Amino acid sequence: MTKSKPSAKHGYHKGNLRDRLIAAAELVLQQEELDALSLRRVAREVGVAPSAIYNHFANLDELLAAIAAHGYRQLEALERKTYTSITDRESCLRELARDYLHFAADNPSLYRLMFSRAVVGYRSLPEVNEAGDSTFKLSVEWWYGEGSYDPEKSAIAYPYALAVWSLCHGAALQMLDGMVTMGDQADISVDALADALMDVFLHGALKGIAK
Amino acid sequence: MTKSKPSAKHGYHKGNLRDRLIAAAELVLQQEELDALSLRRVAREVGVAPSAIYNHFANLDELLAAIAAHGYRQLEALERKTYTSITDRESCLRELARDYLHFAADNPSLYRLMFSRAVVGYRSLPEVNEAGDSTFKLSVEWWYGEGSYDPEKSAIAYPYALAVWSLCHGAALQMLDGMVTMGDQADISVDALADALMDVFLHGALKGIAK
DNA sequence: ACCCAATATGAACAATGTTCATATTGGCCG
DNA sequence: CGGCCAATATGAACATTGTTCATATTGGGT
Repeated sequence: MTKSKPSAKHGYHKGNLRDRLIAAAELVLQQEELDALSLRRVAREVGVAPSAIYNHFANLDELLAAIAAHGYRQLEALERKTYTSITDRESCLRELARDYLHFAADNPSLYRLMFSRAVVGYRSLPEVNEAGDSTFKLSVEWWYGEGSYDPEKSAIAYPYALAVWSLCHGAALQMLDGMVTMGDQADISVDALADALMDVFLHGALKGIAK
Repeated sequence: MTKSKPSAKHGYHKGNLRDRLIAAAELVLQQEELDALSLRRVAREVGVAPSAIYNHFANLDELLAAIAAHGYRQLEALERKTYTSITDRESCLRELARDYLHFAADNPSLYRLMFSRAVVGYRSLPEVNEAGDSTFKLSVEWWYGEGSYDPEKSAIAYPYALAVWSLCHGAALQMLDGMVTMGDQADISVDALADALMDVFLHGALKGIAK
């Protein structure tokens, strides 16, 4: 039979628990801080015993990794859409930065999880290895140009890719931590922040150094 | 009597426990990962009951904040030294970036703690508020120029300060997470990384965009 | 129709942060 | 010099966390 109705009452085999766990976790992340997410909390949310999770994930880190991987794919899809739709290189780069900061602003807890120590570094799931670098790979690819991979240009493009990505990541974290006040005005829109950063990034800071 | 010998045997009043707790915590951070640091671990390290800590800190977050504040002051001193010793603006900026990344590379766990959620955001200790922004304040001050604060230049300088700091912070995290491979070569020196980033930052990325 | 592998349970364990009643002690006031 | 109090340290307790394991249930394939 097709397992089309896994939502029945409460039994032992409740359908694919894996996806439901991830979905529940994402819901928690949307509404609360990252530290509200715990293995037992997710189990509670789904209405299942904590130990049941271990039938689908080796441990908590793997669950977190799976959630993060989903986040990476979302972000990557977002970026790729802009990447393929805007032809003007500079406009595209600016829009990519806006996309990135918007993603972080809209999903603060998820963003924090994606770059938490539990997910990054512990290369438990190959799924995360692939999805995790997606954004950065996209960035490198962007700088390489539309052509195929060229080792000659690689050494030139890589620093650019590393720099934008570091810039955006650092700015995203500062933004989430409420550290961006942009001088006097207490608040600043995400777009304005992205634009200001990209202005500096594109034109360089040498002019700002002029004594 | 002077309490010059607090190291005696084991008694109730063992000298100023506060400083010894912080020192012990810093030692743990120097040798292990951030998640190895716990309230009970620090108590164990000092040879004291866990609850004794609550005579000196309201809770774990305050202990972490105090440790982080110490780290902030170290970093700030490091930066200020370069800040005041190198007159050439561009050379100074490059050296500041190197200093920053070296601090992160030399104290990975402490650096992670300093920018962890437990420390940033929870503005429990005013000590952290002051020390925490020191590096960034220093950066803003640097861009303002040596003169006194000028609101007119503020709006111009702030984006630069925000950008360098975001860039360095993002790069530091990526470095600590082993995400910096600089193209083909697996490893790259901290100095080389800093220089590469500052090249892009100083001269701008527009030239890298040329199709 | 049966059986087994997959899945879910519940009780247990260690470790964590925190609280509280209790015990000790150093320094101050008489 | 003696006594007392506030500061400090203890140890036992509690709730919560991740994890393990023996046990129970069940759905799909032969």
